[in-house]
Amino acid sequence: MVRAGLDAESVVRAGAELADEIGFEQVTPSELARTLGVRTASLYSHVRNAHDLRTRIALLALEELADEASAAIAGRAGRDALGAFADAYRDYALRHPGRFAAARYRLDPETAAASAGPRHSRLTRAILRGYDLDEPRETHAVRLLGGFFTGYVELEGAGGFSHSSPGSQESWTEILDALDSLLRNWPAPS
Amino acid sequence: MVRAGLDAESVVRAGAELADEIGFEQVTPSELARTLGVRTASLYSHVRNAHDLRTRIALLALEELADEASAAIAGRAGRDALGAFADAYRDYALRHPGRFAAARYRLDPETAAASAGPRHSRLTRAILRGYDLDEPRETHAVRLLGGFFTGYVELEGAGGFSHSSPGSQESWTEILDALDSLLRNWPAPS
DNA sequence: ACGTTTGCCTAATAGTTTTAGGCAACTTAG
DNA sequence: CTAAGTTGCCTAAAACTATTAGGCAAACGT
Repeated sequence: MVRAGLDAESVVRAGAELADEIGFEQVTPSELARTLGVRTASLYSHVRNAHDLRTRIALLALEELADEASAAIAGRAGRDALGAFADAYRDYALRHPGRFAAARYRLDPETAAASAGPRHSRLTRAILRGYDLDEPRETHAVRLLGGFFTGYVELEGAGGFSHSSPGSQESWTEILDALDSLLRNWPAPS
Repeated sequence: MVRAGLDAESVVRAGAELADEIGFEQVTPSELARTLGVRTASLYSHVRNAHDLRTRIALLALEELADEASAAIAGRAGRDALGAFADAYRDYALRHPGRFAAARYRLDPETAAASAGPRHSRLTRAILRGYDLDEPRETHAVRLLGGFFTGYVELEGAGGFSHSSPGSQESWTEILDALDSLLRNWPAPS
C-alpha cells in the first residue's frame, strides 16, 4: 500500500488550501480526506477532531497574515505604511478567501492569546508610531483600523460592493486617505 | 397527539432564538427539532433544508437590524444620528450574537438583493445627509461606516478588546467622535 | 358532519464524526 | 542488513445528522 505521507502540518496545509477552494465552513474531516485520497478515520492521527482541524487552519492563517503584513510595512512609515499594511490585509483576503474566513474563526481565549492575534495589534501599533497619538488615542486608533479592515474586506468578499460604482478599489484608496487624514487630526476628547 | 403548532415563521423565530443561545453555526435541523420537542423530519415541512433554515434566520436578522436602526435614527441628524445608528447596530450584536452572526451569512446574489441588506445602505446614506458629501465621497463614507461597524462589533464579540484598557465602550464613543469629525472634513482627492 | 389542509409521526437511506485495533511501510540502531 | 520501534493508513463499528416518502389524525372552513 502506497502511503500518502501526511503529518499534522501537511494535513492542516491541505485544509487551508481546500478552504480557499470550497469555503472554510465546508472544510470537514470527510471532505478533506476525500481530497487527500485517504479514509476519513486516517486524519484522526494528525488532528484531534473537526474543531481542532479548523482551529489549526485558523492559527495558520493568522500567522501567514501577520507575516505578510509585517513584511509589507518594513521600511515604511505614515500613509505609506498604512497603505501597505491595509493592502497586505486585503490582498490576502482576496487571494485566500477561505483562509481569511478561518482567521475569524472563534478561538477560545487561551488559544487566541497564544495565536498570532496579538501580533496583529502590535503591527497596527507599529504603523501608528508614524502618527503621534497619545494613549488612549492610539488604542482607539488600533481598534478603528482593525475593525475597519476586518469589516470592509468581509463586506467586499460577500459581494456587498459589486454591481455599484465607484469600484471597490477606488473606495479603498480614498478611505485610506481619509483615515490617514483622521490619524493626523484626531479630535480632542469631548 | 398534542401538536406543537409550528409554521415556517415560528420555526425560524425559534431558530434565531437558538442561535443567540448556542451560536449560529450550531443551529441545525436536528438541534432545533430537539429544542422544539419535535422529530427532525417534521421541520422539513416548514423549511426546505438546513441551508434554507439558516438563510431565513439571516433574513430575519437583517430585517430586525434594519428596523431597529431605522427607529434609532428617526428625528436625529449629524453626530446624534451617527451615534444612534452605530449604537443600534452594536447593541443588537451584543444582545443577539447569534442573530448578528446570521446577518453575515453568505446569501446568493438574488436573495441578498431581495433582503433588507440594501435597506442598510439606504439608512447609512440617510445619516450621511447630515454631512454634505458629494458623490463619490458619500459612497466611500457608506463603505467606511459599514465596514467599521461590522468589523468592530465582530472583533469585540470575539473578545478582541477584553482584558485591555481602555474599555470597549470608551473606544467606541471616541471613534464615533473621530468619524464624525472625519465626515465633516473629508480630505480632497489626491 | 365532511372534506381539505396541515402538522407531526415512523421508516428508511445516505453520509459524517469519532473511537478502537491491526498491519504494513518506513526509520533507526546495532 | 536485519531487528525493533514508530508511524501512517486501513477496516470495523457506533452514534449522529440530513433528507425523502408516505401516512394518520387534528384542526379548519363550509
